[in-house]
Amino acid sequence: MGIMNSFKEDVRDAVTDAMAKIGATGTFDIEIPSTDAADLAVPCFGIAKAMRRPPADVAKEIASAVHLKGTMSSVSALNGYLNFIMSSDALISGTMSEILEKKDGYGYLPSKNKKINVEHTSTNPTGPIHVGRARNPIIGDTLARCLERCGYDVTTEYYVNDVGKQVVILTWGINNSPKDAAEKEGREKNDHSMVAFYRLANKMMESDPKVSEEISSMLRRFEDGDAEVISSVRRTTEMMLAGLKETLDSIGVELDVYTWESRYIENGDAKRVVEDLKRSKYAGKEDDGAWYLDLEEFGVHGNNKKFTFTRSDGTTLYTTRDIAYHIDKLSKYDRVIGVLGEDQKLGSKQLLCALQILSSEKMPEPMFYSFVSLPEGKMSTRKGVVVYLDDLIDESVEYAYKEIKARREDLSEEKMRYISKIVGIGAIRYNIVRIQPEKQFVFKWSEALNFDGNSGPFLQYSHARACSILRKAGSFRNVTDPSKLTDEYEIKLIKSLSKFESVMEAAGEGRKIHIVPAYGHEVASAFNQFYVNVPVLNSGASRDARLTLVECTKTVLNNILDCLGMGAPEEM
RNA sequence: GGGCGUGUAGGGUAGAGGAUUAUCCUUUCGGCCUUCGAAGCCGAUGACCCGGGUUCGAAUCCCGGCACGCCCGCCA
Repeated sequence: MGIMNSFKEDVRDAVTDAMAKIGATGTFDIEIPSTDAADLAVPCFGIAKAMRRPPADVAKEIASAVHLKGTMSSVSALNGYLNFIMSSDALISGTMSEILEKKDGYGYLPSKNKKINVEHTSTNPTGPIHVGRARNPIIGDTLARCLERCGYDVTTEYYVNDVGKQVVILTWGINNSPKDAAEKEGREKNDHSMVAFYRLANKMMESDPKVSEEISSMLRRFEDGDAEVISSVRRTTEMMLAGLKETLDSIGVELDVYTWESRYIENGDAKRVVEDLKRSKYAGKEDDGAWYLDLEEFGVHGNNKKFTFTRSDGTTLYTTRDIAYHIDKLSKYDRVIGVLGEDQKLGSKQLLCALQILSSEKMPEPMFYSFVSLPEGKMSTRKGVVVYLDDLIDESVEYAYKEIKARREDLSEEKMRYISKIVGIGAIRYNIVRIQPEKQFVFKWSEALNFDGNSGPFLQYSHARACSILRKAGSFRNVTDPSKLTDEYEIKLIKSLSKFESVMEAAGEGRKIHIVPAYGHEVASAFNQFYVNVPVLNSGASRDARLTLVECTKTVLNNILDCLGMGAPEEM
């Protein structure tokens, strides 16, 4: 257990004992206060209410009854709060020895022996990933990394929509348009070169009824299980996916499992879902044969309450297959999380209702994000109002290269290219996770390429500075003696380092991953302040202890960057 | 029309009942490279959408507005 958790437990025990001693009733929370007056605080307002006495008096009385123990150094009552200060021995020695001992593993919670599935990205394989949806892989991957540190056995998954009109149109376009008919996109990658055929096919379908009929017939053959059409569609989807994977790979996102939607048609799961749903009391049938669920009782009203799950000809719909997909996932994992665009909210609600009707004992946990838009409005590939993720990556890496080249003449070209990739991609990932997923996000180049202040490169820079000191120091003894680390900047830094575990827990369990970059900024900022105010290499008797603190900071920054899927270069 | 979400300094953002002072970044203005990397540090200016209510106490909860985003297909 982390030192902060030990401290928290000591506080909980001490307050519980003190309350028993004075006959106080009620419950209390322990919080990290916003002021510097304490390391942990217990607001006494709830207790005061239960006892019908003024909070300030209650706090004073409890404070005087508290028996200090273990990690605690002092307690005081102020404005109705109990303020606990951690003993410097526990804080300094405890935190630093834990970091030195666990290294990369610092901040990992014990294994929960639970399997959790995080589905993310799952974009339609009909074109390149654009910035509008770029939050999905970055949020999903970061959440997965946080959950791993929370002790879960995490599997990430991409649900490939290889069924339906979109992929059939794409396939028709690839197979039927002359190779040079489509306008060049300027990029050789599959997803970019193929999207031109997708656009072309869409255009031809609109203007030429013959094309439209051909595509419709292809779609019918696909749904009838025509092996040739199915394998043709599968081929195009796979080619497209290869391009998407390349993009994901370049931002450090790798998924464990790719599940194909067509699988649930082939194995009959979707049909079974239809049969089960038909038997439910919520099921109804239209005159022409289409089936639906009436979700009025589930709090879904108006036009939305009718949830259609078969076509009039009895074939399944995307949503039907989605139910089968989720039943399958829920059978394999203890928890199932899906990172979804906000346009999926209603669909997700309907999915949950359907699962409830089928008496599923577990439920998927959706996590929604708002789309990224451009200053000129919503992104649209068709209108050309779009920024592709691949282009953003190139720009950001190129910008990082210029920045490095401007300040480091000593590095080789190869090394500069290597570092600029890490820095450029780090800037993108950081810039996206730093904002609460449900907030609207307007993409601006000036913010995406901001390498100062609250940015990814800021953390990487601090890490590189720490590495630089350690490089110059050579070998030294690890010292965690509190009497050697008494400067206010040292204490502030150590306090920040000690919070890592609780931040991981809040980020993973509470699914609030945006607190991770904020925490990283706090640590980096505390380190930079320490750096300019406290000499390390020429500090005589404090040298070893300070170097040890630098080493601990480097480890924590490295772990935070890892959680964010960002690289931690030793120099930049 | 209905549903869900979001409104915090010039721009962005944290806080989701409590501590005479609402976090952090950016912009603007001013300072710091003659010791470990200035992608840094220090200082100044500047904000809780509007109106009611609940509470000892509201940026936070409730009601009513307003603005923005997304959805309301036998599409995926």
